[in-house]
Amino acid sequence: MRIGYPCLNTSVGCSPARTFRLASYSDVRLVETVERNLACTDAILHYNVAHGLLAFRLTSDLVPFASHPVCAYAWQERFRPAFQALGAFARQHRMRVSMHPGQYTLINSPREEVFAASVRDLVYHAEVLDLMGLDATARVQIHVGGVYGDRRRSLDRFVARYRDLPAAVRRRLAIENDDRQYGLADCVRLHEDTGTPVIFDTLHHEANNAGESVGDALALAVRTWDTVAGPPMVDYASQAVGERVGKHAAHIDLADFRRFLVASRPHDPDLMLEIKDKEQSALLALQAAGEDPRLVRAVSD
DNA sequence: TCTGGTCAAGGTGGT
DNA sequence: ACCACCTTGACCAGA
Repeated sequence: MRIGYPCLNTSVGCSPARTFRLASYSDVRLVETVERNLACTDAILHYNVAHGLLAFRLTSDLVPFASHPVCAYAWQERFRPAFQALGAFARQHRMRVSMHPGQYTLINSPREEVFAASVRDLVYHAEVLDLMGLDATARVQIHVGGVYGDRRRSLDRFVARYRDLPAAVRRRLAIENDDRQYGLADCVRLHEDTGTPVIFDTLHHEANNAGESVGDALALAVRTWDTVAGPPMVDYASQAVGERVGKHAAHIDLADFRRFLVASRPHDPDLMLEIKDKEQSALLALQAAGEDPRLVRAVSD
């Protein structure tokens, strides 16, 4: 078990997700921004190792507009050494690295142009992890997508589209249950048709489930992972008290987290804490996990 | 230097 | 047909 958090860190004093407006795109602006983003990512990875946080989701904004037609710059070549160094550091410290394209990346859209843009975006995400020299345990997670008025056909379209994805993307894809349309059971069914592993999101499952307990749901998701894809991944979040169902809590609810740790036995997933205050809650979670024998320990230099 | 309106992108659901 | 919302940090024009 590793514990980590997504994308941003509130302590290091920099953002790895600096961007700019499409209207102000230039190659110079791109290079400046990526340089700063990668330097900040380096600072965050060092922070994580120093604090025993060994799971981290890289922000999709590392290379702004990387998959947009406006970007013709060979950022892969320009930043290859920097990506390689980041990846070497992550490997050295046994970090679990992942990425998560946003809500506009939809491989099951019936619209060809949406699918094409989604493929470009997925290729970008896979390229980042490839440049870092990470194996197939570094995953790119997406949701199943839209319903388009016909769940059955949209699930079938997901499978057909999956088969059209470049191998470099298929190798890293993972699907996550969402809070409205496609729950864990749908994801597991898609796993059977595609082989892509399923990331279990605890908060989405609370909002959208087929009656499975957390333990049962986790057992189903765990079976979709193998030694190539790596240990199962779980997105853990707690419900914001008194808010709309599905809204993330601003701080970790330690009592709820401890219940999850118990319910998750005997499985041994890597946990991504999707909580507003980022590494602060992840550190509390690590502390709460205490002497749990499942924890992966940091390797010193 | 501060701030609030705005930002690449798609889909859903209410009107 | 149209529009607010999702979810969010960061940009940036204007004060």
